[in-house]
Amino acid sequence: MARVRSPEKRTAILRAAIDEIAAVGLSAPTAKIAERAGIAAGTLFTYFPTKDDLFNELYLELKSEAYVKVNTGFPHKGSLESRTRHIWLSYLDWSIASPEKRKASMQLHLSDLITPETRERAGSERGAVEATLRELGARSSLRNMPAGFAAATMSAMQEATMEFAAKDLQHRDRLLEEGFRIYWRAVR
Amino acid sequence: MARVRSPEKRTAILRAAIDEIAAVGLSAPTAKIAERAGIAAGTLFTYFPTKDDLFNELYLELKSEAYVKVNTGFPHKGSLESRTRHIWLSYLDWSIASPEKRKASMQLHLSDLITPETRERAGSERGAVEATLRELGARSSLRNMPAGFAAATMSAMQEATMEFAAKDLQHRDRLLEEGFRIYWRAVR
Amino acid sequence: MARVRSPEKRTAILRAAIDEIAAVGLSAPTAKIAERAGIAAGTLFTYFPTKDDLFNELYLELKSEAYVKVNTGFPHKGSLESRTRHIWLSYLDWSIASPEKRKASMQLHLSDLITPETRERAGSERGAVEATLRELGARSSLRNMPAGFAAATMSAMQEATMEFAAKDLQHRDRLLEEGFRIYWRAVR
Amino acid sequence: MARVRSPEKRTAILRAAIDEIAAVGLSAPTAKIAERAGIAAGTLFTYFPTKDDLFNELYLELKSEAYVKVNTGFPHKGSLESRTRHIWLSYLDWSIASPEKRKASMQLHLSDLITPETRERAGSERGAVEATLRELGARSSLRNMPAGFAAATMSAMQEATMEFAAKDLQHRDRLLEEGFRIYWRAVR
DNA sequence: GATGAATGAGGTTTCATTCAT
DNA sequence: TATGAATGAAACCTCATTCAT
Repeated sequence: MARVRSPEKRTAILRAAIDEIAAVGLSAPTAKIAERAGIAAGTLFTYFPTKDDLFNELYLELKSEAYVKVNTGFPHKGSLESRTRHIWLSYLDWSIASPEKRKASMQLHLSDLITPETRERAGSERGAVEATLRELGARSSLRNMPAGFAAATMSAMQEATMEFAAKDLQHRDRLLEEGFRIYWRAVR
Repeated sequence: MARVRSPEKRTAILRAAIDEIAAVGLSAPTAKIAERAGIAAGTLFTYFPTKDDLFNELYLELKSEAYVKVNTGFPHKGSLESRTRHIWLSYLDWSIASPEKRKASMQLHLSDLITPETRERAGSERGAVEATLRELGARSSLRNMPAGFAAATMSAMQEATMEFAAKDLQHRDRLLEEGFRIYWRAVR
Repeated sequence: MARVRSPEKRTAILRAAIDEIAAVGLSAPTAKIAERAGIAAGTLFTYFPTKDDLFNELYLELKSEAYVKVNTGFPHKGSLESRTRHIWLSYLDWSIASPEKRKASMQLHLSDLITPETRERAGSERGAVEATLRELGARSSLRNMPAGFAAATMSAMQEATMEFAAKDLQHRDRLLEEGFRIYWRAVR
Repeated sequence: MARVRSPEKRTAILRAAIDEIAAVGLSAPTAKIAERAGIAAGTLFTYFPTKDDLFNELYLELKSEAYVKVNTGFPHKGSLESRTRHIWLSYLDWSIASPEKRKASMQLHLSDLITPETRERAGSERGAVEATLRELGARSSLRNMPAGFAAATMSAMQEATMEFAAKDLQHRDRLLEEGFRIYWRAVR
């Protein structure tokens, strides 16, 4: 048997890509990413055939990780409010704890390196979140808004909240709670 | 007497930069921008010493233009709600009408080509908006949130609203109004 | 006015390409070609957008030059034999005098970098040669062979003759004459 | 007892190299050759220490195979003409039947990967052909030409003939016969 | 011996910027 | 000032070869 492709190396590349993207944006050179991952420049391409592939896979991983966090401990039997609060808090927990991941994720999200297929696949893992946000959109004050508006609004408000919570970690928890209160007032 | 730098050319470059950025992102080559502006590649650099300078100036212009729109017809004597509504609607009007400008502006906003100085200068033109949003932050449900939260929240919700309004121009006006209603319920 | 694209530089690049191809084959790096031409690596691409374009243009130039030589002093009124001899000798003169050009030309000819369009365009300049070889194919012992056989045969025999003449320049003229005699006996 | 290098694998590599060279030229990657041969990339190098070695050996094999074909059924007692005809026909049979081998062989022949040693060794297997062509060169119209001219001329004329026969397999036999007639008129 | 991951030099091309005209 | 050719530093990716398994 030959040397076997190591998941550690794959992970190291993804991790390095996150950090480089957070630091210098999507123009991060593959050579720098490889260097940060502790491998040779060429090796990167045995794990990801092109830079675009790397970035698309990274996007999937980041989205997937976020959804995993949100789905963990999800109160499936809870009220609409408590389920919505869970989404709000667990996602913000994750994104405040991993600012580089968040930055990278957002940059990727906005770029058009990320293909429609990747976006679709990323969305397909939403699980419980999907159902809750759909329910939220159907009832409540958003009744007359297009599908997806609840999700977009939450995302937008989370973005705003996060900005401030990340800057003032001491009051993190209070800001998150207040943020949710405001959001809930808007949509309930 | 030496020939003088023509404001038309400067404007043409900025306009071309907007379109190129909207089309291909910040990696838009200066040569393409120059071409679209109808000038030679080298000429661009007599108007802007570097690409970064061009992009920083462009960011300022875009922000400035948006603020001008918002300040136009501003109901200085109106109620807090009517002033807030004016900001909401006038900004969304502008950004839906100029999708390329909006795209370019957002890309620049997220990039770290834009220096802190530029960001500061861009903020300094907020005029009446500033006062209104500060008032909104001080009263109302945002009382306990940090300064700037009102502005950030509005911006976030506008982003979400815009996305949907731009996709469905027929119901544009209703979506903007509903969007404001939701926002107002959150913050009033 | 800006600096103007210099035909000298273009020629220098083509010349350098010939020499590099003769020396190391079609894998000759563009950087080496540029260096030999006395220009910066990037400059090559203002004269030829891609390496393939450079090689296609080079092929055309080489073919064209050869045909020019053959057409010069062509005895339009001469007998079939004297016209055929002119083609034979003038082409061999050129190719023995420019062994690098010949080598480069042959390598390009065999590669599939050269597009069918280029090949067609290269052929279209054959002028008087075309007519003479067609006449030769129609009369004579080649009557029953496919169109183009006369040209192919001459080319093949020239190749063989050249090899020896180039190795023994002292007897160059006699070899060329003898070579023609042999060819003529075959086809007349 | 150690595993032994398998002749099958060696043959498979050579076969794969032929096909790849015919398809994409001498720049054919060793990895592709290995893949086509059904072995791992690294294994190729236990059979041939370098790519150049592989190509040199391949050249020898191809030349050797051609000579074997020509030597098979060789009319040692026949007239000079019938022996020459045998060489002409049997070589053309082989090369028309194996166009990939022919292509590969020609590409290798022209490249300077093939060392003078290899070329010499390839020539040394000519056996009966050698003698016949030498005799042909000594007598006949080629008397005054350098040694090797008969062989070179035949080779050149075969190349030309082959081109046409390969394109028109229906008239293959007639073309080969006619081709020989023309060649014979030249040299007899 | 066989495997295929790892290596890193080297290839083509792009592009911000300079500078001769 | 305007032009666009010239520059050369990267950028991404390929590939012959090595070597751990």
